[in-house]
Amino acid sequence: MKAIVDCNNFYCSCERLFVPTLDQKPVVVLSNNDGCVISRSDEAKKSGVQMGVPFFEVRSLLQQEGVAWFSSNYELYGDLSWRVMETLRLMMGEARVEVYSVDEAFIDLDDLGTEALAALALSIRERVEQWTGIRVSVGVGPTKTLAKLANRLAKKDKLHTHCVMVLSDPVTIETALRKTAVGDLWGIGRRYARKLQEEWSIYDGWQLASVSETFAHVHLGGVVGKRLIRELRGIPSKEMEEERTQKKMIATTRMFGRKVYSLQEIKEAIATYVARAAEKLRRQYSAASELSVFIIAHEEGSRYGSSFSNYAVMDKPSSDTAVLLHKALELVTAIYQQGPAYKKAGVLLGGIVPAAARQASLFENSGATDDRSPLMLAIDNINFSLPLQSAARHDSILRFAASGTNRAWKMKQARRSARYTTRWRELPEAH
DNA sequence: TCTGGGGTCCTAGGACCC
DNA sequence: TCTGGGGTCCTAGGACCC
Repeated sequence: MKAIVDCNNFYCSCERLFVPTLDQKPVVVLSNNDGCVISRSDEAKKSGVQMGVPFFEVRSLLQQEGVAWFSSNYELYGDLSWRVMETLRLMMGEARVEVYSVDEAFIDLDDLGTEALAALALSIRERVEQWTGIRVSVGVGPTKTLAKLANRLAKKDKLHTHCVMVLSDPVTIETALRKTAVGDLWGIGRRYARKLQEEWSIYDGWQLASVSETFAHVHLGGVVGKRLIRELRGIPSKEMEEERTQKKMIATTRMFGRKVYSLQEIKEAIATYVARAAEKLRRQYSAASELSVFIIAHEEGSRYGSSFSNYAVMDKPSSDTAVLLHKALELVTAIYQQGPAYKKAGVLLGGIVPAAARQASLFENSGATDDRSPLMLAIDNINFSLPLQSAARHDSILRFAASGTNRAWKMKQARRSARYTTRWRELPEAH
């Protein structure tokens, strides 16, 4: 058996933790750039605020319903996430816990017997809430996919389930599958849901569980689809995974806070994103051998706009901000055209290898002393540890000059809460 | 006026190898 | 006349996830 522990309305719960007066009140958290709603408290859901809607469209509704809103504060969420995961690891043992996302973890219960599972799930929920203040839901099932389903049902009917549900016997599983639309299953996205309904009249989980593996292979993405229907039938086909420590791709992309026209400003933004991406790279002790940049121009009537991108392979893998920066600015200069209003830009690092085992370039001078890693380490330490002050507190203290000083293009973040748990200067005060 | 960001896995098809 | 079989690596693109 597997369990999945999932934090309830995670970002909203994090915000509420430090503003207790918002308990039981409607709260939403916005995406970067204060663009759209990405987390809603139960009360906000009841007020009719939809997931993913643009902020400007619901602004008056929020006001009218007295919904509190926050810009996103990823540093805070990241730290609280770590506390939740650490609680699970302490309770269940590190080896059983697979962190799946910022607010979810699978737990391997394979050798625990099935009698006491409900009690265990309940105790997990209680312990996490007691230790971290974050409420979670726990779903248990024979496979990851069925555990996800259990979790979903537990959340839908909190009063009755107390946020815990165990799907273990065939009858309960069938009932659960029958009342779940295909599109609500883990692994069925919008495209497949539509196809299943329109072309084959498959509407619920039980119907989907009855299709042949061949059908799944042909129509639902090959082995991925096959695994999915096996999971629905209770045959574990998505195993527990080792903790992934090394990412295979690292991206930093942002919308601008306003339209941007000049190459100068685009370059500042790209420089800032490169610095951020390189920081992520160094944190996992890696180096990147491929670098791509893109910029997106605003296009009347189109949500997405037209995009321009450029790509380079580095002479040798690097995690040096200066080296990556130089290349990135070259790339973006080559694709920039004067005229359009740009609204978004991004940097992607690929070809990621461990920094220690870097492949030296054929042309590298082996005696060269151009290793700036001590400098990078110093920069990272300063940026991470020093308290930030003044209005510019979202920024790093040490930056490369290429990232600019005015930075009018920066994303909007009108109401970001304090980083209560990770910055001394921003500790909550008790009066 | 204003619509996020960061990932993963899989497949098909071409180039190339012995 | 007869023209194999089994691989690997790479890339682009599609689908999904939170």
